Amino acid sequence: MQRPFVHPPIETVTLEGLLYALADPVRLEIIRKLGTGTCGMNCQSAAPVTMAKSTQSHHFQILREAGLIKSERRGVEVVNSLRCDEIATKFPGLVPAILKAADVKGRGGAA
Amino acid sequence: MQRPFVHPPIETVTLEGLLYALADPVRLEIIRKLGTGTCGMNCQSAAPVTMAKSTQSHHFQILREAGLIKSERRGVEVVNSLRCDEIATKFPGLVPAILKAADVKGRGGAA
DNA sequence: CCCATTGTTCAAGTTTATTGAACTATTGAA
DNA sequence: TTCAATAGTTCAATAAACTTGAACAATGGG
Repeated sequence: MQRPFVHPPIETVTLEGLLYALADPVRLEIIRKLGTGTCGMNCQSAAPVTMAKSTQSHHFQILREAGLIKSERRGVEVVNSLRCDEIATKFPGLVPAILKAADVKGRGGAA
Repeated sequence: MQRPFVHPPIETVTLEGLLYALADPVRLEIIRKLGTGTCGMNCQSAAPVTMAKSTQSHHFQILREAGLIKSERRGVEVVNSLRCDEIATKFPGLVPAILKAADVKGRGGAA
């Protein structure tokens, strides 16, 4: 909040960084929520309630630095959204494939 | 070597586990090598030469436990191969999408 | 059997993640 | 403006995971 959010330009976004950010169950779930329907979510609604605020903040920072999300201060809260279009420019089909797989996982593999 | 290799059945393979295993640059590179052409590679040829043997062994163990690779003792060496078909059964298009993105990355984004 | 080769296991040091407490920023009300 | 509440961030300390060298195990050739 005190320091402005740093969003890496898409050119500097790396696959390793994306996979690293998505490898954590908590962060994958956040991305799932951001990718499903709603375009913008604040940190509290996107992260698990049982988790410490500092940990939430840390995870959003990693997602942001990986280039996965864009964070904007909207009043007292921070609205986060997926940078799907930009990422698709560099890695076409990557995020959709992972979100699709996450959906399979979430449903236990059945239809 | 002493204990037999443990390969999880495909039903117990999770997306989180796959992403976690692929998030490491070293392991992603290993998977790239295994996925590109050659069907079987031993640990030394698939892992970076600059890396300690124990670290290589550790990375292959993680890839194996994630369900990404199959390891077979062939004489004095261990032959590793990608379990692409099985993974495709549970997560269609996942590994190809990541390998494709890894290829883009390796080439710097240009054609 | 003896030795070289290929990996594994173990213990120790280094790095990274998680958390509570304190702090910053914005909003609304008085 | 001042006070209180809300939403996140930053910091310091603890817990977990990564990396590595040394010792060990297993196979194959002489």
